[in-house]
Amino acid sequence: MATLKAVRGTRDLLPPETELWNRVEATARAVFARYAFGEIRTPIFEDTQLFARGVGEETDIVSKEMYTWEDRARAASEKAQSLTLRPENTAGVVRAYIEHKLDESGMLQKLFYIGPQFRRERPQRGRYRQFWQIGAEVIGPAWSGSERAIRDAEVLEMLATFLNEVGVKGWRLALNSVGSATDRPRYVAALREALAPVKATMCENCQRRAETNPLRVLDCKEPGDQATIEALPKIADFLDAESRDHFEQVKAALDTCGVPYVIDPRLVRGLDYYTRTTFEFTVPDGSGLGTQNALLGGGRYDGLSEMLGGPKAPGIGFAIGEDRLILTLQAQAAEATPKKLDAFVAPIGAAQNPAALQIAKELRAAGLTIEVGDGDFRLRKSFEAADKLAHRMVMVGEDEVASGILTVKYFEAGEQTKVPRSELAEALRTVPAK
RNA sequence: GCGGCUAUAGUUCAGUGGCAGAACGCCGCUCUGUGGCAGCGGAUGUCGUGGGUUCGAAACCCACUAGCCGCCCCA
Repeated sequence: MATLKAVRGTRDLLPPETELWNRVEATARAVFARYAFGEIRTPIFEDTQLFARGVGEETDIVSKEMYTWEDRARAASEKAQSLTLRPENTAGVVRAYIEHKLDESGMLQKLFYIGPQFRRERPQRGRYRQFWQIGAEVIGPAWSGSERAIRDAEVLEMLATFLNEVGVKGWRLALNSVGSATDRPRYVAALREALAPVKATMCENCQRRAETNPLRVLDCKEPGDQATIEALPKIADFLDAESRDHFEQVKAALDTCGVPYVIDPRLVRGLDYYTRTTFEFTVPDGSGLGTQNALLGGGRYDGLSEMLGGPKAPGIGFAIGEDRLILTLQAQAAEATPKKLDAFVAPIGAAQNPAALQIAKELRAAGLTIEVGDGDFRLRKSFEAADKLAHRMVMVGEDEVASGILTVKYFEAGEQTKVPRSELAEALRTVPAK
């Protein structure tokens, strides 16, 4: 019989790698908490309409990458419904915001999430069909200050702090403003017009993009097209006074807080709901991501709530590609030394197994990480296993059990001492000098 | 979704048509109250899956599956 395997684009995360995942998530929780964010958990699947309206019917995500199925009615009282595994989490958070009338609190909502997302793309390193995002949203009624530039700057400063604390080296923040909901179409129209006479000279991709999605032309990496692209209209010239002012305030706050950034007038993002500030954090080549070098992205979505039938609720958010962050940390880590246990408890003779288990229980209760051997093992085998797993080994033989004085071997120091059982936990906490 | 490269032991890989290999790791013994070293021995396996060519296929051909690289797009 054919063996079953994890389906394409999905994967198992195993120890010791999961330890890194936990560290990343713990760091995110700790940092976000300092900025007064609370956790939200939304469903893994939602009504398909949520993504069609929120993310945008015309985006690649919605038009060809979603896992959608018809959840048929199973009773007369039940209606058939099109459901979709979430391809991103912002739409779900905004849906929950509307559904639970969080705007009526009058307070700014600061929500973060950690969870899997699903897109049916061709898998590649750093790109999976089930992938994890760590994200956050700041959203609220206008009077809560949700559309103020200080919120944008706070989010960006928090991300810089998070990346530094989690240990990402060499990150780069690219920043742009795509303007208000009316600025953007005006710019796209101007772009189309400017492209019409020159597109014939451009690469095949650009000729197609000039028709389907002119903003994407700005992303082109074809060397021969760069001069043409430089000459195209700039989004900055199409911002209304408020958007321009908003962007200036964001930049000023970042300057004051010492968060480095690069203005990238060509940074356009694929989700339809973005307005004003958009950003992306990337890592340098050689960080383990290849061309998938965008670690996280985000932006402001001042009209999203209304698009979903909710009240006016401006907001800004981001999503970190956790899989990519992990790959980056692994590639950048000089050498990941596997973490060792505090001690290995080695019974000598199977008769000592119960006593060894009891000692392990006491030590674990004292907060130590402990593995227990088996008295059937020859002592040599216990030593080998212990040295591989732990810093120290506690020998539990007949003599030790009788006297209550245990023999402890410290592998790094190569020393061996006798320790009364009552002082054992304390002795294992201290690392002897080499 | 498109183009390309790849798939052999737990891992990294060698093997260009004639007995399935190396290193590391693993297991055993020397050695049942003192490890790391050493010596000796052992197992590594559907050569990704299915078909084809051939006296003979891990190798050549086709299809499929999966991973990777690039594109598209995005985190």
